[in-house]
Amino acid sequence: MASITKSYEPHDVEKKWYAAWLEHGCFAGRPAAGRESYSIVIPPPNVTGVLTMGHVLNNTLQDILVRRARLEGKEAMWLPGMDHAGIATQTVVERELRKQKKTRHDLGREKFIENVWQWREEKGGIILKQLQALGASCDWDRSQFTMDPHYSQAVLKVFVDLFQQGQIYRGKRMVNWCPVSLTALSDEEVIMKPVKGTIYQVRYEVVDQPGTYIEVKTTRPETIPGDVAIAVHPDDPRYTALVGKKVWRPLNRTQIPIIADPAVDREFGSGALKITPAHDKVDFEVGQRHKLAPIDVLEPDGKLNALAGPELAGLDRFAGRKKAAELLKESGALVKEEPYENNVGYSERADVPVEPRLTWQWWLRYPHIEEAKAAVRDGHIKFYPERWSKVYLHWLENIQDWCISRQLWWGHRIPVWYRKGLDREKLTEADLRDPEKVLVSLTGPANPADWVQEDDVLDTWFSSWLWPFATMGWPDEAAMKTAGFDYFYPTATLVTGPDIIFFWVARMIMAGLEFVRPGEPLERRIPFKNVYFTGIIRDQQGRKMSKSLGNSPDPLDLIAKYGADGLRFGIISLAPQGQDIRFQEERIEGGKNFCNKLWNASRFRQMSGEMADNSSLGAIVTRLEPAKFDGDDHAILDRLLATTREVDRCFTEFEFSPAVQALYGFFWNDFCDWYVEVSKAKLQDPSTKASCLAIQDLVLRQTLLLLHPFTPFITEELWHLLGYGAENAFLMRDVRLENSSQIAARGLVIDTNAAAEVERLKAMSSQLRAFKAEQGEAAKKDSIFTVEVADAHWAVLEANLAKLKRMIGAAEITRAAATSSAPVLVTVYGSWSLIRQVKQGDVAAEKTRLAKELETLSKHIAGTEARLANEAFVSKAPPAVLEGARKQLADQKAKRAELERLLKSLE
RNA sequence: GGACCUUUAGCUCAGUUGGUUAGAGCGUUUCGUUGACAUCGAAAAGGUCACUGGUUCGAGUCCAGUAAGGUCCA
Repeated sequence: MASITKSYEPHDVEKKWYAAWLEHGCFAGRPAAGRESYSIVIPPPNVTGVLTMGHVLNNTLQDILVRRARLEGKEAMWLPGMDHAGIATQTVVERELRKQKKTRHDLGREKFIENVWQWREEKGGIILKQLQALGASCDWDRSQFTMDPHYSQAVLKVFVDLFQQGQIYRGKRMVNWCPVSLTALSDEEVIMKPVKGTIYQVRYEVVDQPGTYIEVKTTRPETIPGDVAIAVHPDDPRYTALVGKKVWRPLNRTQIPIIADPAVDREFGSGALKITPAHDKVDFEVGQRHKLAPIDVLEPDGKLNALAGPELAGLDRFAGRKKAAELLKESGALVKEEPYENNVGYSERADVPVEPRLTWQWWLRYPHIEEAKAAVRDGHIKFYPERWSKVYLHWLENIQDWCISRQLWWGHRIPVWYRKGLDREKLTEADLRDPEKVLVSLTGPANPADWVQEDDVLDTWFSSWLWPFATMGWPDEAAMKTAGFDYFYPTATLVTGPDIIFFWVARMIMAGLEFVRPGEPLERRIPFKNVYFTGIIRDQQGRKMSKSLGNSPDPLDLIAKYGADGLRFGIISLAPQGQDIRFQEERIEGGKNFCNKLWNASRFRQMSGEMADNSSLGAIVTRLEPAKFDGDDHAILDRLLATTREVDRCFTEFEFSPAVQALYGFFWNDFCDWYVEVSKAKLQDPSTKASCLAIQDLVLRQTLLLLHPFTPFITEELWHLLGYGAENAFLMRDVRLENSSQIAARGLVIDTNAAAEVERLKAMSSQLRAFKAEQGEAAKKDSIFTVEVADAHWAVLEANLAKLKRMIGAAEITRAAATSSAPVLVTVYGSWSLIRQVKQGDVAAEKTRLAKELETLSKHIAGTEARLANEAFVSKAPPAVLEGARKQLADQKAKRAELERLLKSLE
C-alpha cells in the first residue's frame, strides 16, 4: 500500500480520480428495478457561459445531493446540458462578424445560423468542461442541448399542440421592445431601475381659447409628436368645461382632442395626461377606448422617424429628448423642467431602456395555472426555504400572457407558414385558424413554394420550460424508454436561484402538468418534488459579483490554489440556507486546510501501526475490543454516531452548511485534537493498540463516507490508501453508507457514562495547560503537578494518567492532601483543585487572578440566588429547570468556598 | 405603494420547541517545530445579541413598533 505523503496535493489526485470515474462509468444512472431512483436535471447553463462562483455553489450542491443519494443506495442520475441562449449567443456571434465589418444580414439567415453552430462547436459550452474540474458527477452521456434535433422537435410539438388548443395566439399588442437586440422581450426579461432624469412641464394651448393652456408633465418630450390626445379625469372639475375641445400639440404642431378617461391620476401633476398610444401601455389602452389611432414616431432601433417631424427625425431617442426640450423652450411651451427620478424598464441582456412598442407577436395563455399553485400550496412540491412559495404564488395570481416570439435568427423558428402573398398585417384570428391561409404544423407545407415561414423564433425559455422531460426523450416514446423516463420522472430536487423563479421554475411546473402523463395524478406530472433556492454570492462589500465590476474570482484559479475539494468545502461552509453569501477567500483556504487535516490524520493512522482488515465495516467492527474501551473510546464512537445522525438530519432538511460544520467540528476537535492525541499513549501499550487502531479505522472510514459528497476527490483517494476498497471498487459508486442505528446494530455498545467522563478530563487538561501558559512554561514537557481531589475523582484521573501527562506535558501528577503551607499556585475546577508548589515571586499574580475569578463568581451567585428567591420562578418554572438552578447554586458556592480558602492560604 | 429578508465578537456567520455563565471559523496577542499536520499545536483577549415597548417566573429566541441595509413585485 502506498504511503501517504506529508501534505495533500490535490491536482494529480483530482485528475486521476475524475478520469477513473469516467472510465468506469461511475456517473451513469440506469433504471434499476427495486431500487429507489434519484434524479436531478441541471439548470442548463448558457452555451456562451463560463464558470462563475454562482455555478460553483449551485453545481456543488447538486453534486452533493447525487453523491449522497448514491451512498444511500439510490440509483442516482444527474442530467447535464445547456440552453442555446437566443439573444446572448446571437450577440456573441454578431460581435465576431462585426470584426469583419459584416452584419448577419450580409450573410443571410441560413449562413448566419451555420456560423452560430460553428461557433458553438468551437467555443461554446466550455462551462461543461469546467464543471468537470469541480468534480461534477453528471451522466455526461446524457448531455442535452436545447437546439439538438430531438429537443427542437419537442419544442415545436409543444407550440403546435398549444396552438391547436387555442392557448397560443398571434396579436398586435404592446410589447417590451429592446432597441439594441431588435426583439420583443417578455415582462420577466425587463428589469425596473430607478433613473435620475428630468421631468418636463409642457403646456398645450386650447385651440378656441388662445391664452388658455392645459399643462402636462412628461419625462419623454420626444414622444410628443406621437400624442393623439390630452386626457383628464371625467370627474375632475378643473377640466369639465374643456373636455371635447382641442389643443395644439406643441411639437409637429397639430390639433388633438381633450378626452375624459378614468385611467388618469388626478393627483399627478396638473391632473392632465398626454396620450401617446404607440409608446406607452396605459396610453395604448386609453387610445383603444377612444378609438384614436396611434402614431408611432420611433424606428425599431430607437431613432425618431419622419412622423416625429423634420426637426426630430433621424435623431436617437435620447438626443431627440434633448432636442424636443429645446424646441419646446423656444416655442414657449416648456413651463418648467426639474430633476426627477422614476422607474424605467431596462433590457436584461442589452442593459438599455426598453421601448413599449406595438408589434405583432405570438402569445401564450399559460396552462394549468391553478394546478401549478396547488402543487406548491399543498406541498407536492416543496420549496427550500419555504418563503419563496409566497413569491411564486403571488406571481401566478397576477400572471399575464407570455410573449413567446423573438425577432432573432438563433432559436427555434416558429412552425407557422403563411400563404404567399398574404398581408400579415391584416390577418384575423379566423384567418389564423384557416389552413388555407395559415399552416401551423410540425412537418411544414407539402408545397413549400406557396408558403412563407414565420420569421420569428421562440423565446429560449419556451424551450427550457420543457427541460425536465424533453431531456429524457419526451415526446418520443422509444427515446423515453431508453432514457428511463418512467423511472426518473419526476426528478427529486431542483437546485436553482430565486431570480429565475418566474422565468423557469414556475413555467416548468406548468409545462410538466400540461404535457407529462396526461390524466394521471398531479404528483406524477410535476417535474420535481423539491426546489432548493441558493443564495446569491456577493463580494465582501455585499455587491453582486459581476464581470463589469471585476469583483469575482475565477473559480478555476481557486481550484488551482485550494483544490476542488477545498473550494467545495469552503463555499458550502459559508452558504447558509436561502441567504445571500458574502464571499470570503479565507473560508476556501479553510476548506483546503481541512483537507490537509484529513490527509494528515490518515497519515498518522498509517504510520501508527500495521493496516489490518479494513475491507468492510463488518471487518473493522470485529476488530474492536469493547472490553478494553476506556472513556475516550466510548466518547469518540458516541460522537461519531451523533455526527452521523446530525449529517442525516441536515440532508433531510437541506441544511448543507451545518452538515459541513458538524463534520469539521467532529473531525478536527473531537478526533484530531483529542482522540488522536490520547491515542498516542494507547498505541504505546500493546494491550490497547489493536483496538485503538480499529477505532481509528472505523472513525476514518465513516468520516470519509460522510464527507464524500462534499469533498469527493480526497475521500476517494484516502479510501483506497487506507485499504477500505479494492481496486476498481469506488467509494463513490460501490459503497453504502450506514446510518447510526445500522452501525450500532452491528454490536457497538457505547457507555455514555464513561464517555461523559471525558468531558471532565478535557476540562482538566485545558486548565492545566492554561496554568502552565500563565507560568510561562507552556513549552515545558516535564512540569510537576500536585492535585488535591476527592477519591472518586482521583480514580478517574489515575485511570487516565498516562494520556493526561502526555497531553499536557507533565512529568508527574501526584495526589496531595489539602495544602496548608503557602505558597502554592492553584487552579480550580469544580471540586477539584490542581495545586502546584511554586516560586515565591508568582504568588502575587496568582492572588490577583484568584481575586478576579472570585469577583465574577460572586456576581453569578448573586444572580442565581435572586432567581431562586423569586417565588414566581420557584412556583412556575419546570422542576428540571428549578433543580438545575439549585445545583448550579450549590456548585457555585462550593467553588467560592474553595477559592476563598485558597486565597487565604496565599496570605 | 405591497411583500420578503437581514441586523449577535474586529470580519463572515451559527444559535434547534423561550431555561444555567451566548458559540464557530478567520483575524488579533503570547508561547511553541516533541515522529500526523506550521495548510499545525497550546493559551488568551474580544459581545449592554440594532433600538423601544410588550408577553413571561425567565427573551438573542415570541409579539408590536422604530431605525438602517438589501431583494422582489407594482
